[in-house]
Amino acid sequence: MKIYEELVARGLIAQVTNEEEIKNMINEGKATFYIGFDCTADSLTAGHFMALTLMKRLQMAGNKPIALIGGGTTMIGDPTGRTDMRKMLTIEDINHNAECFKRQMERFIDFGEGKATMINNADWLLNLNYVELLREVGACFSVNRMLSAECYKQRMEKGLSFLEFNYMIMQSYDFYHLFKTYGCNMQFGGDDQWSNMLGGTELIRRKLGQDAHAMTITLLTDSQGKKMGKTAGNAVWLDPNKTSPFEFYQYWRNVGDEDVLKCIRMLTFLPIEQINEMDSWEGAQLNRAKEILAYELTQMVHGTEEAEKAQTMARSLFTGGADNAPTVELSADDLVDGAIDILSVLVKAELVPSRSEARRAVEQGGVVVNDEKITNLRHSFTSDDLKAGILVRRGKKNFKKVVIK
RNA sequence: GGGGGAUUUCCCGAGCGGCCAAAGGGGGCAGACUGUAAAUCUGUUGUCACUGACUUCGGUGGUCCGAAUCCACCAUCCCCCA
Repeated sequence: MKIYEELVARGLIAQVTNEEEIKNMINEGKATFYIGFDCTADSLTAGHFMALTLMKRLQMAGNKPIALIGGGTTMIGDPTGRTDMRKMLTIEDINHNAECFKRQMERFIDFGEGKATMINNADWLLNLNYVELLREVGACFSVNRMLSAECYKQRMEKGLSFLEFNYMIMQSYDFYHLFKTYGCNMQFGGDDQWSNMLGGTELIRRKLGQDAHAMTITLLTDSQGKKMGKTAGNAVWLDPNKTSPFEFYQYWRNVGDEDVLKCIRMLTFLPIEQINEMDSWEGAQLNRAKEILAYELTQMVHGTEEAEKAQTMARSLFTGGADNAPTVELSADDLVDGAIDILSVLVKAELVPSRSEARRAVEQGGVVVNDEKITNLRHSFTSDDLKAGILVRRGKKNFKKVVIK
């Protein structure tokens, strides 16, 4: 199976400008393509991860990827899919974020000579001259056309600043620039980027009279149509300091039944045939599929060792003892008269953010210590209890081992 | 430049000068049921020394015994006209 057919089989392709040409180009490893990443935070997210896997798949098929860090475009802020304006980031923040992105990508994509390039659009966007740019590319865009683009439509009601309105032009200019200087003939991106990407192909056609291509990746959404890779509004980060490998593992371990296979197909590198076999799995058997998904992804992002650790920890926790629980050390100062009450323990172990929540958790029967439910708010532990170490759980999925130094 | 409207707790959104820590919904958390899923049901959702106290309703001052609610100024956003 060739790469294009594989991408189709995995359900990764959403829209393409010219299927035949793109198919031939990437199947023969002739594409030089780019994917842009705006650095709005100091870590990549699970959302970016899919773009990275795509980059890797195409690279393995002999195509040449360009990872474009959006140091320049981030100064503008993409209004796509947003109902309000983004917070403006300072140039220092952007540079810092760009550095973080770079480090994370290098772990994943081979940037060895001739294999892939990483560049930052700040290099050319920040020095553009306003009037020159207007004359050079501004003349090629029709405001009427732009306004009818899906990505702006949503904003027409709430308001759209001129700054953000220009985002499409900046992204189009990127493609134009990369086409000219790096021979980049294709752009990939999330499906929500479609109009921005078409802006680029059109600019290239108008300015240079040549064809460039664009292809979008299906957005990873769950069965309810919500974007995946978020928990309670927070992103699932690739940075282990922001989302621990265990949390990362748990996120995928807990995806809904309907979404497991889709995730495995789109995100992992398991052979298609193997995935197709799992298609017939149902009911509790899907739990096994979730474990595979979680393990595979954790391994790719955090390495085999961390993946093993996360898996062992998860298994032991949910099937009884939990020797691998994260440990919290208390010092003698934390004790009052040689003892410490349950509420303090919960707070100290960071299982809850405040004593009020600790109280609630206990009152609602959500706190278990060493397999024993704690119902007394004043329950306390002596230093002898703590010397042996106690396993404290809040709810089903949060647990810490607490010991005293 | 002129006129009008808005700003409430994580989000949306109600809020009569005292009965407002503030309706309702969403989300979150906990419990039941399960398969570490979904759906459903129940409870909960500012903080603390928790049957009480303290701090919140864009910001700063003011009126009043008492203000999220009234007044003044400031900030930000939206709409209409030019």
